[in-house]
Amino acid sequence: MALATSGRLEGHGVLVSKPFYVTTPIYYVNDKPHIGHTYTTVMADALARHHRMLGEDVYFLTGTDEHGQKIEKTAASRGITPQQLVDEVAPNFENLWKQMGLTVDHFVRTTHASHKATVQARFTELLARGDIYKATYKGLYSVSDEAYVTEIQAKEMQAQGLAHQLVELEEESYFFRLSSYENWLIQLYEKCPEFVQPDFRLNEVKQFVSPGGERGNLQDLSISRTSITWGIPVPGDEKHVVYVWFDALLNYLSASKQGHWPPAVQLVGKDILRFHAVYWPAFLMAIYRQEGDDLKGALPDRICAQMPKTILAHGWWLMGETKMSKSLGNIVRPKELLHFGTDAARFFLLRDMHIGHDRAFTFEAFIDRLNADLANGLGNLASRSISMLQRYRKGVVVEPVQYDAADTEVRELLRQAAPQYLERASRHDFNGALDGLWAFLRHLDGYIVKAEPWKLAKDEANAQKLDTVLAQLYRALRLTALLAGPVMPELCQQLWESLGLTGHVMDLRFADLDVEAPAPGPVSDPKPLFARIDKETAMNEIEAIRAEAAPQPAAPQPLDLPPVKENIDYDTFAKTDLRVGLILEAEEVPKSKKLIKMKVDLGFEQRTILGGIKEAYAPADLVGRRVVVVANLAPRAMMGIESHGMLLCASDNASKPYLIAPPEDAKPGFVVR
RNA sequence: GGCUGGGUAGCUCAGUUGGUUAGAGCGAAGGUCUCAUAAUCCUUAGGUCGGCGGUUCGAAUCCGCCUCCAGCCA
Repeated sequence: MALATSGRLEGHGVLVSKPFYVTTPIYYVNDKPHIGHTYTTVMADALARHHRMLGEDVYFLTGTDEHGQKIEKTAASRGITPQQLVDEVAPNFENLWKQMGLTVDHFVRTTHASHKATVQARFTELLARGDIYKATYKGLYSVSDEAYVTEIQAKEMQAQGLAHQLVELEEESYFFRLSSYENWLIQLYEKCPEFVQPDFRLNEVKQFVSPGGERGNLQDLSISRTSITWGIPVPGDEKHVVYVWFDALLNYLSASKQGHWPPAVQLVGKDILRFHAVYWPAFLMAIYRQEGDDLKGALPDRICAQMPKTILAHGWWLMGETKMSKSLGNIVRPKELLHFGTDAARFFLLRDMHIGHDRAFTFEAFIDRLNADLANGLGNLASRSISMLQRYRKGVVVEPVQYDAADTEVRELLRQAAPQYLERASRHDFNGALDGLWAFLRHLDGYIVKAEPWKLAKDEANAQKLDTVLAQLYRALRLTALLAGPVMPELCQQLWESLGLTGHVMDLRFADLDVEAPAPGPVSDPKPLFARIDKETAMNEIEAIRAEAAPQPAAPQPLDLPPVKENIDYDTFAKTDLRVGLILEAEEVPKSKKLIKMKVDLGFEQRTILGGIKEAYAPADLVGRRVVVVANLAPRAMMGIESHGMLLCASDNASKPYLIAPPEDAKPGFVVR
């Protein structure tokens, strides 16, 4: 019976397979899909397929996060409603996953009525029992981040010349009593160390929840806003909308499927781990706790059972040394990634990324990997094996009757391949699983060369040895098609059919695997599995695709302007002494990401001034420029260097700073008024 | 600044509880076979295992200091 090893018998002897609920984060609907989204979702798809082949009852959820101020603003700038905007762009993601053939079971949107109903119901519940309360929140708010910032962050931003993005705000807000769940959270991490993977991420989470230092413990979490209108209204107090995390995280609950709770694996980028490993379980604890549960006492098993089994935090694909960023335009679009086929992209992403770590992406590495492992490796091995079967045995796989030392070694490797692969995959380690499987494939190429089937075929006396070699190659390819099926569904299906096998690989179960099962029929004609890529040609093609896409970012972006500050009288303004300056020297400040140190001539004196403009200007381009300087700004030290004065720049919240430039004939020292 | 994890062949990385000549893949060079996708296979590359000091019969592997990098610090 196919499901015998993975199912369990319930009540009346009905076989129920084990549920497997896997999620990706919901993607911010306004973003354009790139390699990061693709990686996460492909990983989830491979896990989903893998667990289906383990015989489990899989539910694979992904979706979009559709609320927030940015949506509101973008929609306003285009003169449409936020709902129209999200309806327009949400398919960007959904269609990509469909185009890639991902086996998503449900695509959740936070603007769905059922999601909103869940959020409101839970909000009301938690409010009633005191896990949510109303209070006043006061602090510095970063407009571009749409978040309050800490004092430390505020200082950093000021030092980087981003003070204009900060606004002092005081507003009424609903708070989630996160502080109450510290004890239970710590117990969760202790009891279930696999709750966060990889393990070094768990340490970060623990340290955050219980730093043991002077910072004190968890603080309550603001979960509503009055400054935003595009969101889920707080029931009964509709000038508030539910703020991002209480809205977004609950998608996993609102879109969950009957019988599949709790999630088995939740994939997240390392940047949002904290929200998933701290806030999310705390929300669930609040939702699932009952009267009489002691928050100071032991975490009840009943609660534990409602927690996601694993939050799997993966690293980022980097472009060269730096993080991909939309503003730098150095992102890898799906179209480029899928240029060599969906399965090639899937294989590369899962084979090359060490789960949890960052990885630099280059098209060279991408092509090298495909050529080495898919063309020269698996593709060529399949081609030569099938070709020999046809040439020497008319496609028929003869059952081996004898094994010499080399044959026995391969037979043993063949026996170990599946358990090793499955064990690694069960730890979500496709990188390791594929690495091990491909090491075996390499061994087979050596096995062929040593056995020299082309010589064996010339003498009938060696017929049995030849049969053994050919049969083992056949078995290895059949096994590979099965094991790697979840990673490369199409290629493995093609290989499966080349081996003369029928049915769909995806419909098979690992449990049914019999490595040495006889071949049901002769092999088919070998079709090239994966054509070798000519690097130079391919790089040109990629360049062309990128160039095609390049004009897109140049399309006018909506401005992200901060609100106008309150009025001041003339005398207040007149206190500011603005002068024309001439930049004489400029150099980068070591270790600083933003600062440039400049020597500026103000006519009456020369000064050292630091500016947070490294992202926008190279030092060499600054020398000789005329700038406007706040001449009477009190000196202050940054990065150990005293800066006397400030350069005026123009920008909105999203753009880089543009230096204000006086005309060429303005003399250093001229007063700006 | 605090905490954590790292710095191993050109590149990406393995290196179990310290022990004979420090490994793999890719890339590069030379050679070989011919079943195969100009593929495969074999050999080679002479890497102060970040630096200094210590423990030890013996350390990439333990300890200390230094240095550089990354991550987390709501």
